[in-house]
Order: sequence, then structure tokens, then C-alpha cells
Amino acid sequence: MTSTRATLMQVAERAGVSLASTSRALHGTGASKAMVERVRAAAAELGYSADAIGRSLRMKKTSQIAFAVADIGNPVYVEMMRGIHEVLAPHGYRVVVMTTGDTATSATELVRSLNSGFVDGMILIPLRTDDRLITEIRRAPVPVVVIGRALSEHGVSSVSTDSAAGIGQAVRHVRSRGRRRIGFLNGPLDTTPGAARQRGFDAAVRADGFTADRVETEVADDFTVAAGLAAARRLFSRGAGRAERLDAVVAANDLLAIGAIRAAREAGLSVPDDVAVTGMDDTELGRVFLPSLTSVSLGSAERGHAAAGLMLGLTDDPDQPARQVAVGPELIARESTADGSPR
Amino acid sequence: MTSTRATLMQVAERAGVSLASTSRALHGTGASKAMVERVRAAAAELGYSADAIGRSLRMKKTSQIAFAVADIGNPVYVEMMRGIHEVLAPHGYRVVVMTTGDTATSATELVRSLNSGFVDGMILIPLRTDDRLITEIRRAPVPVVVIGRALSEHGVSSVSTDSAAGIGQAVRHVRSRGRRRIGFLNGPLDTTPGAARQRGFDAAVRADGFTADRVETEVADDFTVAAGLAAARRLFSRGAGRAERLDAVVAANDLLAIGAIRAAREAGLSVPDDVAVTGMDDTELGRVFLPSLTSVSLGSAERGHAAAGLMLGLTDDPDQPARQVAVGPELIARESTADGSPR
DNA sequence: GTGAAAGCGCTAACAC
DNA sequence: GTGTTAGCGCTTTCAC
Repeated sequence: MTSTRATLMQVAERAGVSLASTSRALHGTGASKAMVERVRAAAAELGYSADAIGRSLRMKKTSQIAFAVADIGNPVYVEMMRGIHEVLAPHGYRVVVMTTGDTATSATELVRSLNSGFVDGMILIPLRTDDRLITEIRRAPVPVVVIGRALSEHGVSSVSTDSAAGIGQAVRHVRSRGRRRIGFLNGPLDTTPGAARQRGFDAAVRADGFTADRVETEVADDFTVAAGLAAARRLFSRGAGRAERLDAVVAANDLLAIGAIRAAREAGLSVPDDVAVTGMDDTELGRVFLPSLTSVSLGSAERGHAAAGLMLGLTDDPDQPARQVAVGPELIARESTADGSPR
Repeated sequence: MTSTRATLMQVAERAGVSLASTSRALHGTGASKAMVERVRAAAAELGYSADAIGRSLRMKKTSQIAFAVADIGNPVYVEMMRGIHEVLAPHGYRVVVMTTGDTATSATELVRSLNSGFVDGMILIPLRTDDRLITEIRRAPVPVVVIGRALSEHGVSSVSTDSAAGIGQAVRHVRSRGRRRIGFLNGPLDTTPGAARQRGFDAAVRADGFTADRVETEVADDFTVAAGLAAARRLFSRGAGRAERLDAVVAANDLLAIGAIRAAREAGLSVPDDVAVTGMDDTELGRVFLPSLTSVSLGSAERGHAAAGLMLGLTDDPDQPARQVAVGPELIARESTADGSPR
């Protein structure tokens, strides 16, 4: 707070050598041993540390990568960030967090803000992906890697996961547990995940030969526990008059699944005995819940790793063709779908 | 990716005016209306956007604040970050995430890295606070605000919370629910929170006139569910031979509390009927858990807000005296300590 | 009100 | 191997 930072110039003067030699000595490229020693000593005495901004301006490299999401509070994003950070930090990159949520900032605006050149790249998780966003990404001055939809056909590097197939895994899993009437608890359909998961559910029940009267779908306002609770209440009350009740709920993410478990509990139903529940994302929350939640892992940390890997490739060569990585979904069976004879 | 960014110089040439006028026109300070219009048009045609690095170098201001924690995966830190981000973003600050966890980086090193001048300040949550760290903070070239211990006596601005008093609230709460034999499930004692919470527990049971045979303490290896489960198993098995079993567990955070509930379940004990459980931090996890967790809120988001507020003050005037904000703990009663007659 | 020029801190040609 | 110098993009005196 009090001390002011030393500049390279001051180190040079103290060492009694030129600016260039000082810079070289500190980087260890093409300087005599004596020079290196002399400069090092001067630098140490002054507590010198190279200025990141000066260097950035000269090198045209900020050593920063932006991570842009709708809401950083979402545990899935947190895990991705952790994965991204793990890969990027050893390469000397800092991670700058940006959100679309707190202000009225859209993903497109976030991408446009790259024009101010404060980062060397951006890893973006858009809730919705439209043409305007893709156009903006393609004309961005630095590489952008998208986590979400597969976008390499549009010339955008991306990390995707087949959440539709993941929902299929969940449907088959509860089927294999002997469940016959399945409720699907989805989030908003106009979001990328919501749309994909709906497709996955529809395809899975069709493939499994479900008749329409054995399937219910309910859409929550948001991918949250509260919204899931409200929607699951509707789901359970809808089937209340029927002969056969729902004996399984496949939820589009873990938070909705927790909402469903609470709603089941309210309705006097036991999980998993009366109704099996599956989530998606394999969050810590689901893992430690009671009953622990069967969930389809979409490899959050893995996707973070992959996105960061793509980014490293792109910062090396920004003109390389767009690449795409797919991370497979994997169902992890836990207590919420444990075997037992449903009434 | 393909397009290259326009510079102020190019805008100036296109507008046919000087560099200085261009800069002024774009900032709206002391330029004629005609000039402003002319420059604006040229800038728009070129899609100009001011370079953040060039400006930073000139202004000696990066518009970035670092948020440094041990492990960004911790939900409490995530909520703080959200709070920090909410306050800082409207002021044009970006948040850079740093962790001590992923490499062998210590908090002291993180503070020392401020010498490279890539941020205008740092909000730090150290696990341990020793003299070396305080010294490093005081000689840092930019403001540092600490979330954790109250440090203004040492000339360091800080946001603290009285977690010791919070544990006291938890103890009195379970007492008021008629519980007589209390187990304290703490995390590592050589951490700032661990030490404070132990002090709080010891003081509370002493004040409440507990005799030593009515109190058990167990220390987990870490502030996690897994460590909490292991430690809680020890806690329950320790008292197994006694006449009176534990009828309450006060845990040092929500994750440990969840571990305790799992251990209770394993031991065939019902929560809250046989044993009441309290956590601390009031996390989403605890709120949605079944049974929902009684927890002492330490105002995570609020502390984030406060820290960001202090930071804004310090960036305005770095030499103002160190300030300190205390956020009071608040117990939020939920199902895990609901009334009922313990056996 | 506008322009010319200095300079923030750094690295990399380019000469010697 | 070392020194001199230009210049990354920007803002801001300083003259006019």
C-alpha cells in the first residue's frame, strides 16, 4: 500500500547497465553470467517484479482468459470453472469471471466486449445460442470456446455433451428398475439444455415403446429447486386421479430432482420405494443428499478441462480450424433409484 | 477471430483529425459537437473499441480486482464471489479469480504477486493468518481487503463475522430444544475458522453450565462432508457405551453437519428426533437438504458486498485508514432441530 | 477547440 | 554480449 513499485528502468540504473540488458538478464536469454548476476541482485534489492500491463501491451498478450456464464452461483458452472482454472493456471493464465446475469448483459454483448482486448480468449456458456451470437463469436478478435452445443460446423470450437442421450440413459435406468409410468421434469424449453433434454426424453420413451398415457411432462420455470418443487407438485397432482401413479421422475438436472423429492415427500410418497428420481449433472448436492441422488454426469469438470485445452490450442494458433470435443454422459446409480418393489 | 481491431490512430486518420481530438471526442470532454459527431462516425465505421491494456498502462488502473481463496469450489466462497461481483461490476471492475489450492501457492505468495500490477486490489480469504501474511499485505502496492479475522488493528481492512458467537447461538438453540448432551463437530483447529469456532463452543458450554461429561468434541480432517462423516462416526461410537447418548450435534459448517446426519442415519438414529444437528454458513445445500438444516448464517453474500464496498473506498483513496466491518451471525432454525421429544 | 508530443513499462529489432 | 531506439495504444499536458 505504501511502497511504490520499481520499474525496469530503475533496476537498470541501479545495476548500471542498459534497459535492454536488464530485460534480457531477467529473462535469461543471451546475457552473460556476470550480467545476469548483477541485474538479479539489483532487482532483488529493489523488490522488482515485472509490470503485467507494460508487458501485455508490448507482447500483445494479456495472459488472461474470460469465463462467461449466466450465473456464477450455479454449482455446475463452479465445477467447470474449477476444471478450467486447473488447466489454465499452470500455463500462466488468469481467469476473469464474467456473468450475463447481474446486469442486463447478454452473451452477445459479452462476446462483443472482447473488442477491448482485456483477455486472450473466452470460454462461454450461453443459455441460448442464436445466429447473432455465432456471428459475433466468429468475428471476435480472440478465440472463443463454447461449452454447450456442438458448433464446429459453424466454425466455432466447442465442447458438447449429449444430454439428450443422457436423459435416455436415465429413462432406461428407471425402466430396468421396473418403473412403468415416468414423469419428465424439465426446465425452460427455450434454453439449449431444456430443448435438448426434451428431445432426449421424447426419443427415449418412443424407442422404449411407451404409450402416451404412461408419460407425463412438466416444465419448470427455471432450473432451480424452488421451480422444480412447484412443477413437481403439478406433476404429482396431475396424475392423482389415475389408476396408476407415476413411479419414476426423470429430472433435467439435480436441482429439479431435489425439488421433485421434496414434492414426493409432501405427497406422502417415499423415494425410491414409491417413486424413483433421477437428476442430471452429478453435483455435490446430489451426491450428499439423502437419499443420494442417481444422476447423469455430464462431466462438468471434464468439460472445463476440455474447453481449456481447446483454448490453449487456439491461443497457440488462432487460425487453426474449429475443433469440437464431446464428453459422454454417464449415469451414476445411487439410492434415489434403488431396487425395491414399487407399490 | 479474423478481423483485427482498430486503433485510436486509425480512427483519427479516418476522421481526418488529430489523435488527441479523437480521444477527447470519444470521452466527450472538451470537444466541439461537430468533432464529436465526426469522430463517432469514424469509430462506428471501423468498429472501434478502446484497448483496455493501452488505457490501463496510461491510466495506471487495470479495472480489475482479484478474489483469492483456497478453493473456489467451496459454496461459501462462491456466494461471496457473487456478492463481490454484484457490487464491483456496476463500477466497471472485472473480477479475477485466484486460488491457493491448485498449485502449492500460499496466500502470502498470492499477495506478493500483486507486485506485477495486474489488478487494482485484492479481496482475500486466507485459511490461516500469520504475521508474515499481514506484513505482506501491508506492503502490497494495491489495497487488500481480508475476509475472515478482524484485522484493522494491524492496519488491514477486513470483514469479519463472529463465528464463535454463532456457535454459541447454535448451542443455546439446541439447549432450548431440550437437548442435554452436545457433540461438537469441528474442522481443523489450525485454521482461522476452526480455532474461532472451538473458542465459541468452549465458551458457550461453560456459560451454559455444562459439565464435561455432557460434551464431546471431535475434529474432522477437513471442512467436507466426507471428513465430517468420518469424524461423526467417531463421535457417535465414542458415546455408544454411555448411559446417555448425544442428543445434539453442533457442526462447524454445513458440510460437516451433512456428514453428521449421514453418520446418525447409519447409526440408526433419527434426525431430529434422536439427535438434533446444526450447521453453519446457511448454504443452499443445507436449505434444500432433507431434513432441511438448521444453520448459523454468517452472511456470505453480505460479507462479499461489504468487502467489495471497502475495496471501492480504498481504490478511491488508498491511504485512508483501515476500516473494518462486522457481519453478525444469525441462526436460522429448520427441520434438523425441530421440536420433538428426544428419546 | 484543436494539434503536437511526451510518456506509462516493457520487449525486440537493430547496430556495434 | 551489450547498448540505443522504436513502438505497443492510450491519455494528457502544453502550445496555439
